Amino acid sequence: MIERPRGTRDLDPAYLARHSFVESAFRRAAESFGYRQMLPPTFEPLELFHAKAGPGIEQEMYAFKDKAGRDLVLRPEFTAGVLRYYVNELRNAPKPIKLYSLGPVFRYEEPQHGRYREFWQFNCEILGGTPLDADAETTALAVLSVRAAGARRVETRIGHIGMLRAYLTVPKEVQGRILHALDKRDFPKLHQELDKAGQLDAEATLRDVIALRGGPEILKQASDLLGGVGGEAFEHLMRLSDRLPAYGIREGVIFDMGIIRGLAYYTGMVFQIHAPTLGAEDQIGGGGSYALAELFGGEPIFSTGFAIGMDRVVLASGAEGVAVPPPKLDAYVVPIGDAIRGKAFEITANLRGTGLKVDIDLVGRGPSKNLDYANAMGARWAVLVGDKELAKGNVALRNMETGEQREVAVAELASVLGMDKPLMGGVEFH
RNA sequence: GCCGGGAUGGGGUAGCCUGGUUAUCCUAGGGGACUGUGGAUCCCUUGACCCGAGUUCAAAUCUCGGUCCCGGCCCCA
Repeated sequence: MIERPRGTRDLDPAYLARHSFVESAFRRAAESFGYRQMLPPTFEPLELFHAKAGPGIEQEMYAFKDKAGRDLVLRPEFTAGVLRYYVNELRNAPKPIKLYSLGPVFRYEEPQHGRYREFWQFNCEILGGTPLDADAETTALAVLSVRAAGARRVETRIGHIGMLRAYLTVPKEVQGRILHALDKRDFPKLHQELDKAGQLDAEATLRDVIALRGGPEILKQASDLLGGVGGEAFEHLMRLSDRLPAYGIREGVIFDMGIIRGLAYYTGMVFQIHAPTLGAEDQIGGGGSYALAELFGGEPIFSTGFAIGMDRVVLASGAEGVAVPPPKLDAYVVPIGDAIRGKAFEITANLRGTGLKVDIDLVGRGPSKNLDYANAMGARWAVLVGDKELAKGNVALRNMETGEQREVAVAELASVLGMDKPLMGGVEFH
């Protein structure tokens, strides 16, 4: 027996029912915001992620050489590929450019709850907007997307990395190490780095600032702590806070000055979305504004984006009991007797043509075993086709839930079956 | 990379501590009685000790290594 590679899954019909629901919710959300779909290749030059990734991150990629000796990597995320595409192909496109991507990405990490080596991401980027409008649009879309997918009990934590960058007037590399230590709450390391940079007097302030978490009032507190440095950042978040209700977002958002996402290319607003129902691995997505285009040889352009882990959203939406349309048959056709099999297939074809999900006996079983099979497949109706009824232009229609059976004219079959088709499960958008 | 708990037919399980008949039970799959109403019933049948070493007269059971799964740590673009 051949086993699956570690960290991979076989996505079964039951899982995919929910996964597809989440996927279409994401697509609808992004497209309702005017985003267009873009899909970079599944593998890219290693160099692309080398340019972007921080230290240690390379260890967690699926890197390999192809037959010509090129260094390649299975995409660990979408943003780099999308930005490469922008720099190569889209520099002269009308701004802003709004792109979304959805598909599997790959990371060589230890699997645990809700985390796999192949997993699905939903990714959105706005390139070339004005900061407030683009940041608000991005944040709003992220929140509305996960809500639409059925994860409604989520918390969005918004921070701003620009204020700390402004406060730490040290070389970029040193700054990066300090921010990383802050992000990890690694205070011994923080002390050490500040000491080396001759900035020890900032230590208490930094620790106090990143502990701030709450409503818009903490923005003022943070600003005071930093002695007015980074005032634009707080002003920005304040206006963002005022803007979100216009999108229908009035709760589940807090400000958290400890959200740092210690990666070198984040420049401004940053946020994370958490689902408390998920346990230890509760982050379902995050994003922020960043400067990447110049790393790939383009002009600087204001960029904001986010990525959401679809598998976590699938879990969260399941944990909240959101109903999804079950992958069930509308009808199963049971031919009774060889003579009418052709007619039964014809009836099946007509029903399929109306958009119903219809299957028919393919092994020549008797009525009893066929009803058994229809039951196992979760068919809502059994259509029993026999010559006795056919002589009158009818078939026997059996409700598989109640067991009631009656005769229906072949000509009316499609409309009768279509009538009680259950509504698509789902959640309203706001 | 690290720590803990696991792995028995397709699914769910008993047996393991205390080694010893043909590995338990439920469910599922295939065939038949049986081509007109039986979502049955009855009969037949398929099908498992994760892999590899070791201990032993004898290993599902004990020991070691590996693989994979489930949690957690590190990490999480």
